[in-house]
Amino acid sequence: MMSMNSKQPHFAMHPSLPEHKYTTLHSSSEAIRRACLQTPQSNIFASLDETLLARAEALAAVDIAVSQGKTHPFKPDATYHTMSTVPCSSTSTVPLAHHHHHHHHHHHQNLEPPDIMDHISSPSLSLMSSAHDVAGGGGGGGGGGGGGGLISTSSAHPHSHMHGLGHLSHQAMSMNSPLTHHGLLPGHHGGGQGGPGLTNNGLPSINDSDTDPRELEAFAERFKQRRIKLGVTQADVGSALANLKIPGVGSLSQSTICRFESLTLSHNNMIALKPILQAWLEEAEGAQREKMSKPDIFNGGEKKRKRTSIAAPEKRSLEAYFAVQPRPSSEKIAAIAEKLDLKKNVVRVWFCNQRQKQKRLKFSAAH
DNA sequence: ATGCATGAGGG
DNA sequence: CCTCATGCATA
Repeated sequence: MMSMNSKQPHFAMHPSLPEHKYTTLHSSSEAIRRACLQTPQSNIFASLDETLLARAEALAAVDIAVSQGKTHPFKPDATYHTMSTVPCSSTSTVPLAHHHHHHHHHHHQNLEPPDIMDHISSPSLSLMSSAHDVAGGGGGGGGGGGGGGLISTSSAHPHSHMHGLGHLSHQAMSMNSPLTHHGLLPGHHGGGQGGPGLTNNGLPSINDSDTDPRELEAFAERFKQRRIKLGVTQADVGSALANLKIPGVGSLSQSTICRFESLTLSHNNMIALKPILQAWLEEAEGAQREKMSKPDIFNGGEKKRKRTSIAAPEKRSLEAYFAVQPRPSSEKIAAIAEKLDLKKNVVRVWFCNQRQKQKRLKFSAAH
């Protein structure tokens, strides 16, 4: 519905800042947030996007040359997308029946001023702060390592996602739900939270303490520690979640567990997953005390999806473009794609993923 | 631990 | 198309 975010000082010429959601708190962190952001804008003269594209690439090239003196003869486009054309089994018509009143409140998506890129000239590129993605939070190499190595995955289906809780989170997402208001509550929290956040009714009570970034962080760390203590890998946890038989909750991947532990998920996602993982933890510890029950891990694996790999030079250019325009229009995406000799979809997805990443980093930076 | 990808839900 | 939550494949 309506967002309560009133903060967020944006500059006049800012294209579009998808500010919403976490309006939780902090008014003092604005400065920090701003500082962590790249600084697009500035000059608004110049000419065409061609200029921008060229400059961004030139800059990237120079950057590479200076740092490594390494230049590429041709395009190292190491993409082997074998799946895009042949999605294999199309039987995956996931007949999902989502039931969630999802109320989005976001405003603009394709706010594409005639040409923002076009108006930007060299200077703006100079101050391009190229965001480095050093998300790698999880120091938990230990547990993670194990998990990553042997993925005793239980999800077998090729294409059909078994979005267990997939959309439960969607609900909690969109921000201001009457129940899920910001954390930073008085009372108790932090290191030792008491209950699993369950009321006497057994209903997950999403209260203040559950949304507190610091509480989440603390929980994530405790979770990892205890998980390792149990000798369970991230992948194991993921598949074990299905055994909890929690309505709407199925299994999760090693990736997600890893991201939870390393806090590399969106705030709302963390909040949604916490109660579930907490429930698993308690059950697992209880079960270990007595007997190790039945490990059900069967699998039937097929489907080999190939991952496109964007080479460093191209990635640098993309970052350069992103710095000036995080949300390029379809046309610009096409132009960029052609310039870099990448598929348009690859470029589009890259920007989407980049936005998600930026958002996370921005949030964590503010807390 | 992470990069690129899919898909639901919403416009 | 976008945003988000997630996942497969990989470095």
